[in-house]
Amino acid sequence: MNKQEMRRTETRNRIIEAAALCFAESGYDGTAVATICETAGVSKGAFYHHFSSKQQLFIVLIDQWLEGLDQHLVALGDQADDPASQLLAMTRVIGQIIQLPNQQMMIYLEFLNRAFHDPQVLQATTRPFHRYRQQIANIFEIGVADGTFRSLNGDSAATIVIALAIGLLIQGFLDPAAADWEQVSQEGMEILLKGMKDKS
Amino acid sequence: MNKQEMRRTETRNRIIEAAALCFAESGYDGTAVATICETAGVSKGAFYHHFSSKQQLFIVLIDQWLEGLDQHLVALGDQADDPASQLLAMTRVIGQIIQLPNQQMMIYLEFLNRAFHDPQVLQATTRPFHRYRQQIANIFEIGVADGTFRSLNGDSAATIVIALAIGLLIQGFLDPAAADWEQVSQEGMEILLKGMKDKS
DNA sequence: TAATACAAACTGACCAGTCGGTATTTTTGG
DNA sequence: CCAAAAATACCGACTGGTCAGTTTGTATTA
Repeated sequence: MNKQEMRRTETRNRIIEAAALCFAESGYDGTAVATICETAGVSKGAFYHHFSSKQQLFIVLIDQWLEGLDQHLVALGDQADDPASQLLAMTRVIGQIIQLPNQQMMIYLEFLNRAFHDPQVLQATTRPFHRYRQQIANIFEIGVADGTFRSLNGDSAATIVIALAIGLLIQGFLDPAAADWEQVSQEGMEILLKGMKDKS
Repeated sequence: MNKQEMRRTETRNRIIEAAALCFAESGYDGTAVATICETAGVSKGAFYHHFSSKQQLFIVLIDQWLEGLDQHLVALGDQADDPASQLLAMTRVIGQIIQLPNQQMMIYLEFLNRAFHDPQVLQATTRPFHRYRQQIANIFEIGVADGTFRSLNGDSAATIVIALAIGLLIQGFLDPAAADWEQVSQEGMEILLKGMKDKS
């Protein structure tokens, strides 16, 4: 990596980091490209040298964020091996995320909202989303096979678990003080698992 | 109601309806006041005669929407009286809402997103939200008292049920064709109820 | 010398909200 | 009952400002 490439990647990263900050704080529409540039300590020329548009930068951000989440989940999956523990471990992460005044999560909500109005963002957001669901569905299918869970459709079960997670995230952001979110998410997951176990 | 009042309310309603349409289609930021006026067949002067700002109109819309939901839920609560049936009835509504290509729901997602960036909208959105949660919490407490459910905290249980609903709504909008949402939401609620019943 | 990385002034489009004016309805006082 | 005054409902051109993206120029590196 020569001098030029080093400078290049450094500037690029500075812009990306600044953008993450700004979008998390003010949302996509509320953030001006000029503001991102100021935050990054860079000119507009630099911005459009590295990214073709505001939207493209946003999508780069989505990809990056989702890749990070991906690695996090894979790491979690490797730690425990019985299905129920895996799911509970994932849930613990959700609870922690809500608790922290985490700018990371704010960004994801921004992704979601943009997705509803912008087909390209929708694609970028949903593609990996399906992968996660598939992953969770697999955990359930293993659980059904080994008798941990009663017979149920893996996809449906995964969808329901994810729904719980998303719903808790959103409520947690609407009102961070309304509950002990780590505990509520743990409790919710336990209830779900109990409801999925064999026989009543 | 004299002539003037009639004209007044008619124009006002035309603006509100047009706004609901525009916001649902293009989002808050994506909708120009001028566009709302054109859609309503009304001038900008009329708009600012009836509403002090774009934001205020938005909040009026929220209030109206939430009042409608309120009545809907109350009506449901009156139909059945055992706790489990009440909750299942509510869930059925969620499933139906996702199914319809419903512009109404799009608006609610817009409310949510704005709430994250605008304190006034946050207030308008969360106040009635707490009421619903309280209502659902009551259902749970009745269920705990009469032995339908095992001992659990009504607030937590309500939060978890709402989380499921919100999460399903969002997934449903991200990908309407990914599942039979009415069935999945029904299934999810049944699993939750099963997990909350007395003993396993 | 050529290409790359960046600076910053600039452009054109858009947009929330204002303002001076008009049309219609209601009120008032003779 | 009716004219004049007052109030209300509405019109649409206009303003001040913002912002995404462009362009022209410069410094550094290959």
